[in-house]
Amino acid sequence: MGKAYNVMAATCPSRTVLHRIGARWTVFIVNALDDGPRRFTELKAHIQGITPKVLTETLRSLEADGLISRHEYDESPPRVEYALTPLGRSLLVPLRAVRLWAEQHVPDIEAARARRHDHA
Amino acid sequence: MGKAYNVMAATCPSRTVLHRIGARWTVFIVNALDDGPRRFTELKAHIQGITPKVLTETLRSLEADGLISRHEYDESPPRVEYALTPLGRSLLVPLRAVRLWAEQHVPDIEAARARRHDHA
DNA sequence: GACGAACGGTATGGATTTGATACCGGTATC
DNA sequence: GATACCGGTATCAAATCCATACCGTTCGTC
Repeated sequence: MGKAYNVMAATCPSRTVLHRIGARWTVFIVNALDDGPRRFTELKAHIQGITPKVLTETLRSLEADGLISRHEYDESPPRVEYALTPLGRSLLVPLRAVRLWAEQHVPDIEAARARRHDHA
Repeated sequence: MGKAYNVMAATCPSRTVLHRIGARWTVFIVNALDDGPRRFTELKAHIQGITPKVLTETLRSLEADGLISRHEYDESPPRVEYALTPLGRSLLVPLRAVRLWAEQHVPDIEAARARRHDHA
């Protein structure tokens, strides 16, 4: 059971999978669901700066790929909750690491950018 | 030394860092440099489907952020090599995990998409 | 029962990114 | 001199993203 898929190949299905993961807001949404299910408005408030349109689109995509589930409670008023599926939770592991890396290496990157400015 | 940065905050510098990492081709390029330095044309051939324009742009961005280094050898004919910096190599760890996740979970995601088609 | 607010989104239209394709100057090689 | 390779640019079309406004339903308040 070797490497059946290779993201570097243009026609490999893993390529589309990786491009989906790499979509602008996927990392944010998956991380935002780390603590449990959230409602649409909660997500919008938590992930500052995301527009409702993009949030809807990204959620639909992630749902189509089986990474999150959308549960519409038949209450009054109706309530919609988004949660990670087991598959989504498995993706959370590497994506959480990416988020942590970003949060931890801000000074390094800002230093690199500053260095660049000096040369220019 | 708690969490000084939070990617969910719109104005947090880590936000721009994460968006840079999440750019369409960053994961591919960083992973492509896993085995050592590569030349421009090698990268273009290895990462199938990337256009030279986008490759140039992404390389410049990654260089500005201190993730890769560009070394121009003063030979004849001149040769240009791109390599991961120590910082870039530290990013490679989570990004390699993301790539592997994508390659390993293709069947799961294709199954989810197929299920979606049945319902539609 | 009119008024306003919250929820879960859509609609529209413009700005930004991405992509496809062609091209270019310099250096070998034939 | 003709051709090909390297490391890119230039140009323009297409896809994506973002800002802003709006909508129908439900609820609480008066």
